[in-house]
Amino acid sequence: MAAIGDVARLAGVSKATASRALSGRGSVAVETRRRVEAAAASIGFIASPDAASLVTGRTKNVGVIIPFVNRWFFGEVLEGIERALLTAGYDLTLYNLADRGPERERVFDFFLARKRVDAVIAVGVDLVETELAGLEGRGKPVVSLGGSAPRSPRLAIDDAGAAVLATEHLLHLGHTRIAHLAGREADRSVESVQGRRLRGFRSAMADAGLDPIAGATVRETEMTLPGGYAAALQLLGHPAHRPSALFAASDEVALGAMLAAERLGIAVPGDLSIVGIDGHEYAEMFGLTTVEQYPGEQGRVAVELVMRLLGETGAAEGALDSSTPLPMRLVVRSSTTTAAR
Amino acid sequence: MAAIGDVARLAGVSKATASRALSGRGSVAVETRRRVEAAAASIGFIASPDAASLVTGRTKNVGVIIPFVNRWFFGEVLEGIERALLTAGYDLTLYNLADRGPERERVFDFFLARKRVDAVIAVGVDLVETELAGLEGRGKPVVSLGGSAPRSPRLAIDDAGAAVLATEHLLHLGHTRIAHLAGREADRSVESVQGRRLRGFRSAMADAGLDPIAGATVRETEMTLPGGYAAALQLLGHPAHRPSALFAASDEVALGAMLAAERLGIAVPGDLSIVGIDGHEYAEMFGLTTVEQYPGEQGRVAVELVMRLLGETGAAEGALDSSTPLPMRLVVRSSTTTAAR
DNA sequence: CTGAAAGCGCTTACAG
DNA sequence: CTGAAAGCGCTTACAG
Repeated sequence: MAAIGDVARLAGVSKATASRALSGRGSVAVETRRRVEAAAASIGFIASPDAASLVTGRTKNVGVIIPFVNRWFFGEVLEGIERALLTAGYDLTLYNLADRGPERERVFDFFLARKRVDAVIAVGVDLVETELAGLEGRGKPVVSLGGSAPRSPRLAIDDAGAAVLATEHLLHLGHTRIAHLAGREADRSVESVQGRRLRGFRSAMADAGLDPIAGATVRETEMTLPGGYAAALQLLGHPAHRPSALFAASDEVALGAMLAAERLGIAVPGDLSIVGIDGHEYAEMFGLTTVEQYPGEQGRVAVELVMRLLGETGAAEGALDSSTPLPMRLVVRSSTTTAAR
Repeated sequence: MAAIGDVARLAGVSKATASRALSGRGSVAVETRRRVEAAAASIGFIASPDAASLVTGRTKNVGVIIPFVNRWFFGEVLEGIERALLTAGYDLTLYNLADRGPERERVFDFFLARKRVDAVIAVGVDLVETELAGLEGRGKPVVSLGGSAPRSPRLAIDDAGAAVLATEHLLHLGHTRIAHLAGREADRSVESVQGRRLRGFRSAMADAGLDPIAGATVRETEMTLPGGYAAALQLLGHPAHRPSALFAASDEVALGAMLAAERLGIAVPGDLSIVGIDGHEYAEMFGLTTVEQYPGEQGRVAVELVMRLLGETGAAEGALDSSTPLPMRLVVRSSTTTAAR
């Protein structure tokens, strides 16, 4: 295995100089640098990251905690993070962690708290104080995307605002009987994504002078297509109380609801308007009106923020402000129309 | 930062003994071990993996190369791998790599070839000789799942067999005009998953005495739901040549085809039977007949194989044979029925 | 600009 | 069973 000593010998310099020449830190004569680089290339030298980490304390590795890989939003975020990290010369260590539990504890105590990652990006998970403390105690920056973590920068769209936007779209179309398919625990966990969206829905309804309890039905469901399908089947099954419009907490839920409507012979948008949130890759195909967000780009932004927290040179010094909500946009398609008179 | 020297001092032994007591390698008096463990626990000592790697050459880290994260099969495999690796005490470094190109080269040369991973699991990618050589040259085992790599163990279902199974299901139902929605390049890359499935389709048709050219249409498409939708729209659009049954190379393609049929007013299964491959999480909801496979479990098996190649004790010594195809199973639902007379 | 030396935090022969 | 010492492969003050 080629070591830096070999490079040094070949170039006729000391290991110290070879190291400086290769890393770019410290000053080296132009001619010397050239010789060292040539020597390194000739034997295919690649510095051992372990040895380097041992002395610098930096691993060039970022841990990503994510509850799902196979849901559209999360998959896109993960791909975005991966791409950006690779570009920055960092590795990505994946921790696919959902619920609290012994496994999650083990990851925090054993994997994350060791010196193997320089920073952590937590996607869609709510970190608790003790989890964060272990990381911070070792000087590892934590960036939260979509989830929450005390004291850490939080990157997210304005979820309540997105819900308001979606709901107002329906209101402007003249709908008054509007139902909301919310995520699980939306009512209980106020700070969660699903909680924020529920809150936005309620406030938009209230602002329109519509009673959010009597006039609107809220039903919680797994935020997946089958979840939306099942929930919508229940919700729409009873013709008497059927809403004229449906705001789904995510596009996957909305798509499931579209399929349920179809199964029940309810025309979309003729008999029922449906709007979601996400900008899912299937949304266009299904003609789903939605509030788009850009998870791949969000992943990239999270990496950019991490690089800045790590003091990486080359990290944009721009106005990346984690308190500014991420971009979103209402895209109107054929799943929503005016309320029947 | 607690170091092993602190543990040793606290326990009143040498660093060597502390190391032996903690790692379980070499013999240590029971009483000594207890003291060392207590000391370690009391200051929350966790050995630096960098320092350990530097001397042992082992990183306890496995690299996973995967072309997509957001397609059902790949996402499931990734989750399965992650879970198994975590259980084995290994980290997972993710490389989301699709096409050949400068980025892929960089990953192989720069990331993978360094000493940061002990082994590589390649999911659904075809590794070429030079890529493999770099890894093997450094003694890193490579396990291939779904894709291919010269000389490496290959884990996969019998893709041609799965296609035969699906096609014969349609044949037994009396269908003769059967079309196949194949993956891209299926005709060209014979060893690829889509190539094998196309081959299986053709051989089943030939065995049934059906001309695979005249009687059956093969159309290549992106293996996604929108891909299947668009391809099926084209295929089914022309009433004159409409097949009575469709074998889709994946469930996502099959689901797209179901939606296209519906859009065209073609009843499934009344006017058109559809069968896929995968066992996608939406298959049940859509009543899709499919040849199920079990990607999460496949990921676990890949990890098991890697552990064995790494000589991990505790790795099952069972009859894990990479030449035996992985399990699959035809699941008949409501998307297929007998051919109209 | 360059080199000799120390040191990052472990593990592993080698003695005893 | 235990300890002293060497060494894994780098980087970084410290001198010059």
